[in-house]
Amino acid sequence: MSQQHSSPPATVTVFASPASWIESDAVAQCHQVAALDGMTHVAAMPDLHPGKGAPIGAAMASTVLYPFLVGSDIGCGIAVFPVKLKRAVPEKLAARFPDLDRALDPERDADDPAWAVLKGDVPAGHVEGLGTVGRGNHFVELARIGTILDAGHASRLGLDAGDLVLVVHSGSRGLGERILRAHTEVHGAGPAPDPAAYLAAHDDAVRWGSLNRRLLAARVAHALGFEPAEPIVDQCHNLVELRDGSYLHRKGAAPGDGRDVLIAGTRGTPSYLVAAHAGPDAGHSVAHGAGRKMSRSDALRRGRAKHTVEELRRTPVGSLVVCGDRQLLFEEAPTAYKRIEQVIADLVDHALATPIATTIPLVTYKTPENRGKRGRR
DNA sequence: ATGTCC
Repeated sequence: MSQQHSSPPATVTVFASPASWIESDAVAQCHQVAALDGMTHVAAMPDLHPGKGAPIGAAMASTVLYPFLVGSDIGCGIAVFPVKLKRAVPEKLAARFPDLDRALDPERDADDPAWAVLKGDVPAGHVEGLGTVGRGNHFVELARIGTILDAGHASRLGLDAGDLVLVVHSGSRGLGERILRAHTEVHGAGPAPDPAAYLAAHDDAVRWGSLNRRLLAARVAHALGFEPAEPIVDQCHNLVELRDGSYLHRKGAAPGDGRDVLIAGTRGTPSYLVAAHAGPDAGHSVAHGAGRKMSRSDALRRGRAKHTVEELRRTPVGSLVVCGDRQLLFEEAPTAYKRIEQVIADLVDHALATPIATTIPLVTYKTPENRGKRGRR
């Protein structure tokens, strides 16, 4: 690929210890991005892994806006909601999760109580797929607060050890995909010629993603019998923001400037709620999760030899995984991801974040049971 | 990641 450079290559900083496994392909992708016209800095998080064209787990600053650096799931993020339930028996609750592959239809489902979280209009008027979780690494998880690591901060968030929370990881479904495709069809991996126009569509997708997480939480709340509530945290890890006169693209990197972030572990290990305090070298960002250690195809191949479906559905922490798609179950096996403890340790060592508490999965919902990967409806 | 390529 030939490229005219009007600026020197950007700096690349990887925020990971030598003990952390970072795929060389992913670092190479960071340097490819750094060589793009206008790039000023690339900050790679400890959960860095190769993506399609651009690395996942990075904050990338540039004088020009590159839509492909955000990717198709614009607005994807993780929200945490408080849950008040008297008893939480995983087997019973797993059976009560609603079908989150089935979209909420404004007309057919007009009287669904989940709509109460909708204030105003649906962003971009995009009602397709509303209230659905999606696939890949997305999930809705009922979890218990495990270890409190910062008592003062946890208390300010209203959290005690043993409390229940709902963790929702989902994005903008077809809307973000449509926005990137509209750009790519004309400009490929080139910059947005009209950044304001892209940003207007992008901002709709970010709002849509956040609304979707609230709708998902409300659907689950009504099905499981607890009161829907405002999220304790809700951070989007695929977005671009105008900051200090340049475009800060985040792809699998959460805003880390004075905000609380849930950094997802895996479907079978704890996650970490952290107070993020990342500076400009880190692209004002922190990691968004454990990060893949294996490609999906490797995870499927190696997982089939290593795991039974039963041990992936009942995890080492005693949680249940609701996932009628066996292939997805293997692709998302905890062993396909890096150790979340190492990711968190790297953030702490680089003074990017301070852990507040862990969340321990009870029930992780991926996709309905008793349905093939090509489920109908 | 995705109403994606059957």
